[in-house]
Amino acid sequence: MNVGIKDVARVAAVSPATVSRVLAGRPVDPDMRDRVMAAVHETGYRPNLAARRLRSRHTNTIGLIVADIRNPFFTAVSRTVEAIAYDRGLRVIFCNTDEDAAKEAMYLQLMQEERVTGVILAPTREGADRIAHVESDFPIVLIDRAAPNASCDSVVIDNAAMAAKLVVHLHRLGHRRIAGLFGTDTVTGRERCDGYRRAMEECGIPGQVVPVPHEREQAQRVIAALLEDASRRPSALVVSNSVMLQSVLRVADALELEIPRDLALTSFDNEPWMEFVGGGLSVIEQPVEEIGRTAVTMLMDRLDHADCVTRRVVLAGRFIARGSGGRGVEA
Amino acid sequence: MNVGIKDVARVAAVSPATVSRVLAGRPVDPDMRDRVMAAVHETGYRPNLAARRLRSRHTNTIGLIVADIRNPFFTAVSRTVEAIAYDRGLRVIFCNTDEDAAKEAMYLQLMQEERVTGVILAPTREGADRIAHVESDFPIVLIDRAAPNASCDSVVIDNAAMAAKLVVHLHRLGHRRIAGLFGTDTVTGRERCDGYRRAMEECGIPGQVVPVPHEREQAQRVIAALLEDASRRPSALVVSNSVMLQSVLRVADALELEIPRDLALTSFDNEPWMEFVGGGLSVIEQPVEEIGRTAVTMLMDRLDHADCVTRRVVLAGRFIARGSGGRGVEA
DNA sequence: TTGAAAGCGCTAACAC
DNA sequence: GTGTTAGCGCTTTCAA
Repeated sequence: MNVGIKDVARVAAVSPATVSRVLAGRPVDPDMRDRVMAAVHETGYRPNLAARRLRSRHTNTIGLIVADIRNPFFTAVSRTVEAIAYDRGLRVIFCNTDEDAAKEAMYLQLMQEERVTGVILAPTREGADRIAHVESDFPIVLIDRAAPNASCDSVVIDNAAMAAKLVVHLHRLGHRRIAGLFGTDTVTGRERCDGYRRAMEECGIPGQVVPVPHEREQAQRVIAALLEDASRRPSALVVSNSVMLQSVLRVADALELEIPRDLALTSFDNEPWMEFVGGGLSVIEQPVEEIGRTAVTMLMDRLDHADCVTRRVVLAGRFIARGSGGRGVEA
Repeated sequence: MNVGIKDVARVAAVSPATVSRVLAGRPVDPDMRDRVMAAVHETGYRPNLAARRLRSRHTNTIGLIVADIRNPFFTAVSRTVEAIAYDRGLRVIFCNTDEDAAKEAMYLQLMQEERVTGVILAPTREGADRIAHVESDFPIVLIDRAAPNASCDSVVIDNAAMAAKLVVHLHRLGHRRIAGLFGTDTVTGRERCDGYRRAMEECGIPGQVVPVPHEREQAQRVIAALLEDASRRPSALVVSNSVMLQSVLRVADALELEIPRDLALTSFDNEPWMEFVGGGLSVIEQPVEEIGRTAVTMLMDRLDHADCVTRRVVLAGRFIARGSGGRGVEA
């Protein structure tokens, strides 16, 4: 069978406890330590993490649950979280809910069963609403999506203000028919929508909110309905993320609309390719690395200070103007 | 402390073994089963997976290790693998090596310590070379990148043939100065490079291979060096993946090159935005879902038939012609 | 410091 | 079918 700590102990002529101490880096007589290390190499011993976790009662593992692995925003945040976590000797259990609240609930339960130390979660809308009532054995840090009254720590960007920036930008360029496309199922979508609405009001022009479903084909149908009638077509769009933006582009292409002549596009997220469609798109870049870093830090803090008050960190997005509206960056 | 199986047993007035049997779905007297389920809900019992795995000696867990989480190809494959695995009641441990062979080795060791059932791996070049000599306790299925003589099962696409398709396409459009950009550190890059070379030879034109490093800034420097001198600039490029393509676009933009007039672009991978830059790019679309599905299936097969011969599944990519070269799809 | 012994929570083996 | 018992591999008392 597999080689265990007892086998190592026998080879090194020490007790299992001593082997355990060596492996944990606790103070042990140098000679013994050397003998143990030699025995470890000789036997090819690999610790059994299941046994270690069961006995020691801490897993050194955090859960990371995101809503859409295909959204580059989430993969960028995930990459940062993973890198930092491993630097700190933490394992990460990474899960993708595909905006499905049932899957999210299942994963949250899995985290309980894995006895994770904590969870970083980008919830679905339903999940974000429910999280207030959920009692879990581990702290949760919400990222990207968190109602202002959330009962968990959270790190978000100022979605409303950022959406307003896009509206103002388009308004300055002379656009008066500006539609806003936001996800039906996300807190983020709701917040961006609010910001869009207020900004439109302040500009004194009527808003047109279009709720867009997550599933791509459905999304494209909704967008096609918005754009196909030339007489009622908006002249510009505020789009809630890069995935949705690609659906818009596909529909616009099918309708043979030219960007930005027939339709000006602005979006959240900043992917490299956005520089190269329609002469460059103006966007809100999110500080993905800082979001990931902050989330891990907040989680660790929470583990140290379980009863500290709930914190909400709001980071600023970065407005990047491109294309005919002029290039430039504005904080 | 936490509620365990014994607590449930006491509440239900049965033995711990019976609770275990109910939870595992084994035959139990209906009355008892009901009592147990009631007790489970009453106590809020959640199984401890560490304990279960330790005792039962199977983890029902597979590892999925990819080389670049920011590459949409890998996220698409990962999404499929994860969805299928969960349907089959398997957990997935998802890891990102960032093309770092050391990180890859560390993760492979982690998989040992987690006692996973099997691993699906998109290796770095170094890792792919080394994998032949590695003895692991679990089967490994290589995806995307696998030397033809790999000692593991693998599922790949016919990279050489696909690269050749792109070359032939460009040649037909009249291009004679076609450079090939391929990753320095990947098996895939090497294979695509070979296909490119052979196709260039067959077309009777000299090839120009440009090895591109994974790190983005370095990549852009290499690409800038290739493109900045107008007199020596190729008229068309074969690019190895969508991440690299974005670096190309950025450099081309900085040099104020117009696509495809100053530079024609073709690439592997098919992301929606590729329809909208340079009037539409001709690309090789990879069957991402089928790759993921096949990988899981092969892994399960291997678990059932440990001593079966090594299998290599080669899937076909799909050539998609767009832009001035004419639209269309060809298998 | 080190070793002996107990036991983390669960399932498998065995007897009933 | 059900309960009793042992023990998965490890860490952590506790005593020496």
